[in-house]
Amino acid sequence: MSRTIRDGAHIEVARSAARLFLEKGVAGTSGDEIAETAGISKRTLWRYFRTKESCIEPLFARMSQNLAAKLQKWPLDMTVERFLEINYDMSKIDAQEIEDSKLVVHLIARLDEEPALLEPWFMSTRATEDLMAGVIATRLELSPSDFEVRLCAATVAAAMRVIDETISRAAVKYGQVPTLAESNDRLAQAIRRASTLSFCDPVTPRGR
Amino acid sequence: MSRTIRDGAHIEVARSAARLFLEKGVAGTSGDEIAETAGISKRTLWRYFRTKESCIEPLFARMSQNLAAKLQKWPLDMTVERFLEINYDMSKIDAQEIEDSKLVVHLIARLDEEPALLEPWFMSTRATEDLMAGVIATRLELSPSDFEVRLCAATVAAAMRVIDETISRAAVKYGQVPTLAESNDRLAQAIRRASTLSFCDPVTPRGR
DNA sequence: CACAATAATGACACTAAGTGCCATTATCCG
DNA sequence: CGGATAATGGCACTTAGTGTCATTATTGTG
Repeated sequence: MSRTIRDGAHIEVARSAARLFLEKGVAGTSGDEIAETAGISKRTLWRYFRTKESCIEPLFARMSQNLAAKLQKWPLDMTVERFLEINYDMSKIDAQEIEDSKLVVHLIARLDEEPALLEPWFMSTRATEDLMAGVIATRLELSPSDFEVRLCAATVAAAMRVIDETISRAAVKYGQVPTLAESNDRLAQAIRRASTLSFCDPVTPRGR
Repeated sequence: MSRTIRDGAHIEVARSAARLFLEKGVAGTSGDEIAETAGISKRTLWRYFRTKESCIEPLFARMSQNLAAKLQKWPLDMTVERFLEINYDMSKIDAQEIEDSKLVVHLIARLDEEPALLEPWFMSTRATEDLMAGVIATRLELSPSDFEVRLCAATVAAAMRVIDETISRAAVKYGQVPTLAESNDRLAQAIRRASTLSFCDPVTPRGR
């Protein structure tokens, strides 16, 4: 593993860190421990990550990237509701991904008791915001740095965050695991209501 | 200064920290330096704040608190636009507060080059979110922990954050300082468009 | 005013997070 | 194979942050 194949190594470490954080708390987990559990040296750990907390970021990032991969295929002539419906059904095939999702859900559910997890979570929301800016810009033929686009991306990302937090907490703390259809509904509805620009409905390329 | 009068001490330290961060960068500023500049011992500094970065939080908190103080006086039968209009005009009298605002604006404008400032800034947004949840809950006679209220608070807080970032950056980096009326307009408009519940218009107490 | 109770601070030693530096090892490409 | 380069590990070192205890300031009460 070297040259450029380091990408896989990072998320491995993130899984170790997440399990340790969930089991013993962030404060109760040392950097040395994370390194040891992940099978790398201390020095390499600190080359991979700037802080102990940021070790779990690749897990959040993976969720963002999954979302991004899907959203890039969102046809211009389709509503959010329909898009989420047909997309979330078929895609979850990878066992590893399910395992990662579980870790993420548990991490999010602990945000209250573990304020140290807030920073990586907010960083992830920020990434989602950038991502949504790209999607919105594409659909409406605007620039991703346009003020209106940024505003809309921020409100939508915030709504998605609240949905994630609500569902994760309900699942972990009260055992209320929603069906895929229910989650999709909630997410789509929240996104639609949160948007300050109408990118959720079919858009017609204005050019040519 | 003791017993419970510590509140003033914290923001004094925050001002010192902010100036140092702006002058030499976060990485270039040590905890010892902050303590020395603020005239307190290292040990007391770490009792006041958990991390170096969080030293500036009281400055952000002060802005939130100002806003809170105003919003609590928002009459039920008034629109946001009108409320912001009559409120932001008269209130800015304190010289210290103006000085603090300047520091905050400069800090926000540096978010791109100083990612270490993101955490306290996000924490502040989180505080604003809680604050708005309270305001919205009051106006609509709902619980601040109600899902719909949380969602709306999150989108509104996100919009306010984008406005703050946009205005601060424009002011510091491009010298575009808007008038109070312009800022108010932008803020009110963003809040209104971001809200998923209609708390911006006059609400009628439903009881009795 | 004096005195007890308690909160705030400082001094100092200590743990752990994170970096700099250099030697070693793995990988890629010709 | 062999040289260039990227990744890693080991170790010393800096600095962020904590635990402990003695000292000082503050408040309330008789």
